Amino acid sequence: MLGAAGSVCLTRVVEGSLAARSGSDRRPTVDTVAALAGVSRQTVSNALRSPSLLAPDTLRRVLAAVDQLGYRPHSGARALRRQIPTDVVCRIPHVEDAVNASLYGAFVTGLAAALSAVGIGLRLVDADWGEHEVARYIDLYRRSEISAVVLSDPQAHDDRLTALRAAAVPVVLYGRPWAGSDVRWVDVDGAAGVAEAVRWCAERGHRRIAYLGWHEDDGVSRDRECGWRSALEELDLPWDGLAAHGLPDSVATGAGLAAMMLDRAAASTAFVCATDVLALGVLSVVRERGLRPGVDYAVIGFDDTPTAAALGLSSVRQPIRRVAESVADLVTAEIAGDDGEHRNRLIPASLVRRLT
Amino acid sequence: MLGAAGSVCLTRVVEGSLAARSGSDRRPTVDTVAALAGVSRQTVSNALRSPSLLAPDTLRRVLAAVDQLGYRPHSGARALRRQIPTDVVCRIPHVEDAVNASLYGAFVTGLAAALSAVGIGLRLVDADWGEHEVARYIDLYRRSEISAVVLSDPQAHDDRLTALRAAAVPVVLYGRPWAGSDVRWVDVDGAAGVAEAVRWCAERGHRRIAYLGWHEDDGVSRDRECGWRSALEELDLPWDGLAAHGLPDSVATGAGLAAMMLDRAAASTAFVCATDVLALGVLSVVRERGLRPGVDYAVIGFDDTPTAAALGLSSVRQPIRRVAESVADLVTAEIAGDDGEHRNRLIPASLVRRLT
DNA sequence: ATGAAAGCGCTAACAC
DNA sequence: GTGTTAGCGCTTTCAT
Repeated sequence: MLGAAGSVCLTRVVEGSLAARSGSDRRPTVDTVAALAGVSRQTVSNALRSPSLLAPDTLRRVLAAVDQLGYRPHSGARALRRQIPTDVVCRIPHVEDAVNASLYGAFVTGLAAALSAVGIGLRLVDADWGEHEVARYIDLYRRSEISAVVLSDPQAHDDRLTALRAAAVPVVLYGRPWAGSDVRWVDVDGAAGVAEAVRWCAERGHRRIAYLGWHEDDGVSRDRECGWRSALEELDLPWDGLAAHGLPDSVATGAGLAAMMLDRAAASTAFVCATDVLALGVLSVVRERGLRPGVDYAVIGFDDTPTAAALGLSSVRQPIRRVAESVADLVTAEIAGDDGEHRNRLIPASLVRRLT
Repeated sequence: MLGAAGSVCLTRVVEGSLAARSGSDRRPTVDTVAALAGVSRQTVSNALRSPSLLAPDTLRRVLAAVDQLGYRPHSGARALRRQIPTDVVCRIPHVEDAVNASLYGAFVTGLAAALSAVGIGLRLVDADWGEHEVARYIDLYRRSEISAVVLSDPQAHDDRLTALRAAAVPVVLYGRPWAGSDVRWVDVDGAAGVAEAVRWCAERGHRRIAYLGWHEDDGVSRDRECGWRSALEELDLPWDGLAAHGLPDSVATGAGLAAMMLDRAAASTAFVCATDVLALGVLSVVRERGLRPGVDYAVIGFDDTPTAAALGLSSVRQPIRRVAESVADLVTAEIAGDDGEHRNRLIPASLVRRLT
């Protein structure tokens, strides 16, 4: 453990008041390394950037010096010279109901991992949705701090997207641009996941399989509903009148919708939901009525949140890690300007079968 | 919506092959602005950094030019010249059981907000715990990309901390350094929150109030247990034999511990738990036995996760936003080298009273 | 295969 | 209050 002296030293480094310190523990530069290795500055630069240019012996000597000094190229200087920022920015959307919050945490972490593999850093901002958010991105772009923006959860007519493109800021979306656009995007194929859920319900003998989603003209919910309906059509099962919608995305909404469906003459025995939260509501109603979820009733959520895992709720999982990797790929392409190919990806979601 | 031409243009900017473009839409520099405003470069710099130095009229003219060109200082160049990186790094810990994942999401978002208010950027990394993580931080520090590290969830004898201090990297902790050290840290006063929970149970008539935590020598759990015990002593209620511990932090563990406590001769009627997950386990056992949580039995969780909110579970809440702000304050102090004062903060946790 | 020179865009220090 | 000079640490270009 360092005492007061160590603490002072550490402070100095940060302040940059290096003049006050003995020459030897200044931050090493290319020249420091060059001097130690007995070569010129470019040779050091080359040793790190394109080692193949050096004679094996020189290379060894230079790398030893680098190692000994703990030298690392100054990223600001490098960015200045190379004229290309090496970062990308995103934010964690503020999810009020927050059951999904963990999803975004996993997404950004995965994104950071995938990007760092190709030498791109991830900068995080907090910005309210809308104008402020975009202004912040454009600002970062103008300052050459970032070379692209990863935008989450795009809406049907997303002003953010329009504004960013107007400012010529490269963008990659996590989520589909529901109104057509030629941005690069990655999204989860919710429809396929929901269809799988429906088929599983059918396998277990359910004939009246309901869909519970949120507002009808939300792209995400509609996509999932499509999966439900097409699966039912394929299985030759009824779907008319079996879809219900409610907002907000809450346990109460789920409970309300489920109660409504159960009170009908031809009650459904399976509920495929657009979110885990809605499914929780269904679960509570089913239990209240003395019915056994997983036996008499099937309940399937969406997102495979920790809550679902904790309660044994079956749920459709977004393969978030793969989404993050794909976003990283597209970011790389966007930055490099690889036109054409691979402008977007739809990652299949899969059903996690649990008790319900 | 931009067509192919727009896309090409956009690509060019990123690639930095600016030579190919007409002079007018090159990235504006200080000189561009200076020329337009009819002043020297330094005056432009001053206009943005310390406006008070300029004559009101000049200032107006310069700012107008800045605005017109959309000029922003190049952050790399600025960092290079000023010798101080303006970023800080942290990571979102990978929480396997993940009920707490949303907590960290909120924390980093809050941190990004608080830091950006003082002009510090937040960089996110993905790094496994331990050596790799530290190596990454040191690397970033050496590259002058960051000026400090925010370390989450420090353990009793945390090698990471030792290594970072050895490399003279400024650190601020979210969580207490359970083995003494002079690092700056911010933590939540879990003991106080738990004590409040205990008192609430007592108010509702419970006399045998149990504590369920994880491994006995974990600092966090022990802290919370202290709060429980001291509250009971204050209230003159029994505590001997009423604490139980289990790992991992899971619903099953909570259920197991609760079952054990309930099967005793003198069963407890209230359970104050170290996490929401444990509390969920308790809840399930209590329900299974036909007992009514919130009426016959009190169950209190910790962290106020969305799950708790969804299920009506009372829980002790970490005021995560305030924690983030405090961390930002200490980071600022650490970077500035303000010695002494305010080296750490304990933020009170508060009980969210719900059904249970 | 290695070295020398130039300059990226900015701001600290100093002159006027 | 404003302009001039110098140089942060790096990489690109050209010369050797």
